Amino acid sequence: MEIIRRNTEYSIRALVHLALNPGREVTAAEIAEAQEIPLVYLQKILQKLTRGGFVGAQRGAHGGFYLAKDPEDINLLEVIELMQGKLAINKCFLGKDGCNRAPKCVLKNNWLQLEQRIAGFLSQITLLDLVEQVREGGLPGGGE
Amino acid sequence: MEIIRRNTEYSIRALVHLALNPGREVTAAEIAEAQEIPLVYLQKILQKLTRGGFVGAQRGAHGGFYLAKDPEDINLLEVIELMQGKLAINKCFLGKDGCNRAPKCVLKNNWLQLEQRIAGFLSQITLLDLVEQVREGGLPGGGE
DNA sequence: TCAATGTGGACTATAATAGTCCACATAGAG
DNA sequence: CTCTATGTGGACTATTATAGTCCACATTGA
Repeated sequence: MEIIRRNTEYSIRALVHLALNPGREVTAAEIAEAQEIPLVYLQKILQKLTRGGFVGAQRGAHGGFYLAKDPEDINLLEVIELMQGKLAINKCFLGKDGCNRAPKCVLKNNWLQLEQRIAGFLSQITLLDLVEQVREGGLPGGGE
Repeated sequence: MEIIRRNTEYSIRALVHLALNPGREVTAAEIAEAQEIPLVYLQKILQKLTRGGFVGAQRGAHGGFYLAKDPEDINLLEVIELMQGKLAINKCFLGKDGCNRAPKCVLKNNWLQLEQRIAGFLSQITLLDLVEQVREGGLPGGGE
C-alpha cells in the first residue's frame, strides 16, 4: 500500500531544486541529473507543474524553469493533488461507482476523518520547510 | 489517489457482517448477497481473512465463516495491512528501490510522521466501533 | 538561420488490482 | 457410503494505473 507515487516524489525533488536555485532559469536536464530522474519523464512532470502554476517556463536557448510562487506558498498537499489527483481514502470520495450504500455507510465517516487528518498534515508542510530541512543537512538537494 | 482498495472495503464489510451474526456459521454466499460483493471474489477475500486469523472457516454442508476474534480485538489497521500490505507512504518505506538518497532524504522524516499518524488513527478503530455505528443506523450491515 | 530549449500528444511497458475458473478437500445428511 | 453443500488453492484473464519513451513542433537567443 503506497500513498505517494514516484511521480510526486520526483515533483517535490524538482521543486526543491528550483527553490534552492532562485533567480535563474534551470533546465530540465540539470534537474534530471541532480535529482536522478529520467529526463524525458521529468519533462512531463515539469509540464504538469507548469500548468498547475507552481513553476514558470521559458523556452528557447538559455530557457528553463523557475519557481512561480514563493516556497512558503507551496504546500505538499497541493503538489500531491496536482500530481496524483484529489486525496481520497477510497472511491466513495471520488464520486465514482455511485456507491448506493453511501447514505448510510458507517465507514464513510471514519474515512472522512482520516482524510481530513492527512490533508491537514500535508497542507502544513511547505516547500520552504523542506528547503530549510535540506539546508540543515539533508538531500534532495540532490548532488548539492 | 486512493488509499483503501475495494478489496479492503469488501473485507471490512464481510467482517462487520460476521460480527452482526455471531454464534453461527455464515456462508460466503450469504455475505456476498447481503454485502453486494461478487461471490467468487469474496471467497478469495475470506480465504485471506482466514489465513490472517480474523475469521474461522468450517467446510462441508452447513459450513461457513465466523469471527475468530472478538470485535474489539480487530482494528482497521491490521485488516488493511493484511489485505493490501504494510502501510507505507512510499517505496522508501518498503525497502524497495534501495533508494540511495535515503540516508539524507528530508522527505523521509515528513513521510514517517504522516505514516505514524495514519497508523495511529486506523489502529484505534475496532470492528466493535463499526458494529456500534451500524447499530446506530448505518449500513454495512448491508441488507439488514 | 541554427541550436538549445520547452510543449503536446501518441505510444509502449510494467505492475497492481479486480475478477474468474476449475479441480479438489471436507463434512454432514440420508 | 454416497451425495451435496460448502470451503481451498492455484492458475488464469481483464482492466486500470503508473512509469516511461518517442517524435514532430514551437519558441527564443545568438
